[in-house]
Amino acid sequence: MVTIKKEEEKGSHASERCLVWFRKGLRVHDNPALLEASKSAEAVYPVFVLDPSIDPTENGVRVGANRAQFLLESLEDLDQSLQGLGSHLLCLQGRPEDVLPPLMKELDITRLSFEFDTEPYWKDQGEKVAASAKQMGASVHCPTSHTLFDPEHLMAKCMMDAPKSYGQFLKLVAKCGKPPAPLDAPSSLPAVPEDVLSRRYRSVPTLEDLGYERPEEIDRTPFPGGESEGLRRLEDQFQDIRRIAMFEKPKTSPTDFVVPSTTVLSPYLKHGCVSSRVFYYKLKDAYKRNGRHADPPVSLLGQLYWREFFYLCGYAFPNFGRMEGNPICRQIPWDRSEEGKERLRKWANAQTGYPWIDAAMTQLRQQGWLHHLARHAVACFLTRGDLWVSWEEGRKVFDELLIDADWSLNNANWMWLSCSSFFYQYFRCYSPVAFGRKYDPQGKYIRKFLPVLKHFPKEFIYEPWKAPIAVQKKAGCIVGVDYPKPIVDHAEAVKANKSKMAAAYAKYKKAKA
DNA sequence: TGCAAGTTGTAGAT
DNA sequence: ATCTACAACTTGCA
Repeated sequence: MVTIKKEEEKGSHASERCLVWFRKGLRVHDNPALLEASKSAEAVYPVFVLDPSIDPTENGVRVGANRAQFLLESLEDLDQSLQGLGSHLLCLQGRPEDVLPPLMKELDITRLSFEFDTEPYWKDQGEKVAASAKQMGASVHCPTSHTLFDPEHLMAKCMMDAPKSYGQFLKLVAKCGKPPAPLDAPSSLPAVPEDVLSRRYRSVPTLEDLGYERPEEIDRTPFPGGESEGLRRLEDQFQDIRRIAMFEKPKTSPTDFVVPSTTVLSPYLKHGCVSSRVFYYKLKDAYKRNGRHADPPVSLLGQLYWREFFYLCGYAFPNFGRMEGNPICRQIPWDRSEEGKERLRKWANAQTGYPWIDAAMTQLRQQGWLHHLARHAVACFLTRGDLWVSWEEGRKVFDELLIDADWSLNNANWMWLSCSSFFYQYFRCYSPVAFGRKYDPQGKYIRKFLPVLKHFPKEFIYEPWKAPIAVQKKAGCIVGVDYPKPIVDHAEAVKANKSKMAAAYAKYKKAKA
């Protein structure tokens, strides 16, 4: 009987029954997968599949509560927007490759529409789901809309290997013209039929539903997820056209925490709450209106191109998420011993005894966000600078905690900071004392994130172990009791690690000669 | 083959 | 604030 009904429908309607599968791209604006469905289909089913581990990308870490919360808020907002257009978000739980094929059968889907993803895990997953759709006779539409350009288009313009430096990448981009113009949101969507809605609609789960404890106020990110919030933030940032146009990344400060000195659009770009193409065209417009503007690599457009560059690298180079088998990553004998693991644990838990490092790691855990230069400082410290722990381990911790954790960018930046790829001046090390002090001589940032140290005078706040015992007593914090002693002697560690880097690099020189 | 440049170092001198 | 030494990497281009 069901079969007969299907035949009747197929006979009477030429149009499609389309499942729009959301992964990143959690927005209704500039969403080609959604827009196309809205134009051609008699039925549109917007679906998100919440994997139990939220981000099961290769390292299998369960993501932190802030990151999970950001995703759930984005889904909530997406559901609201879809309802505003007359539809609903069907939020399922499980693995997409398990959950979607039966759903597509149940809904008699003729077309599957989803955003293309460049990252290996999601690319494979997309291919699996697309294959099952095709097997049941449905067509598949898989547009690129997360990055400015289609990575295949970029590769075709390369004429050889993918670029390994930013300069080369800029040359490549110069050959590509402008990215596709952003699309409007659909004006309306067909309603999800009542029977499907009653069978399949659940409101987006809460953190507690997923087995998380809701973080205390202090551990909750101040950046809420969602397209509405992302677009609001974008508009807000563009109020000051001059600042946007003249933005130079190295001139921003890692210790500004009341109002961050950068835009904090990264979590919204990562989840696709804000389209990178919308950002691109707004930047171009701001540059035009202001007359003068900064340029890549330091400008805001330059930041967007860094993202694009690293996404292309993650797409083009195999095993981009690890050291072994990664053709652009130097093989460095990091300390993988139990002692190294203990140092990693102390780093991740803000127990290194270097206040600037521990304050940054605390901000990361509490807010799920860090200024780029603070990321540099802690990454250099963990790897080639002080602790000699593999960048892969640091990457995992960032993956767990950052609300903007972005596979391609995260791997690329960790390789950069550990001098494993892209950047090779290993003798330039960030000081865990001097670098923070340069931006914040009073130590306000440390006082904010490490309140145990807040009564230390500014002379000692970056190096509390140097304070005379009387000063420690007066500050109410004894180093070694209330706050750890330094995990390593920075001067010694840096010296030893630089020669280890020299030795690791020497092998490449020999290989080349 | 040689030289300049590379998104964002530090410490110390001027 | 701007300079230089530090000890010296790689990539890209002439």
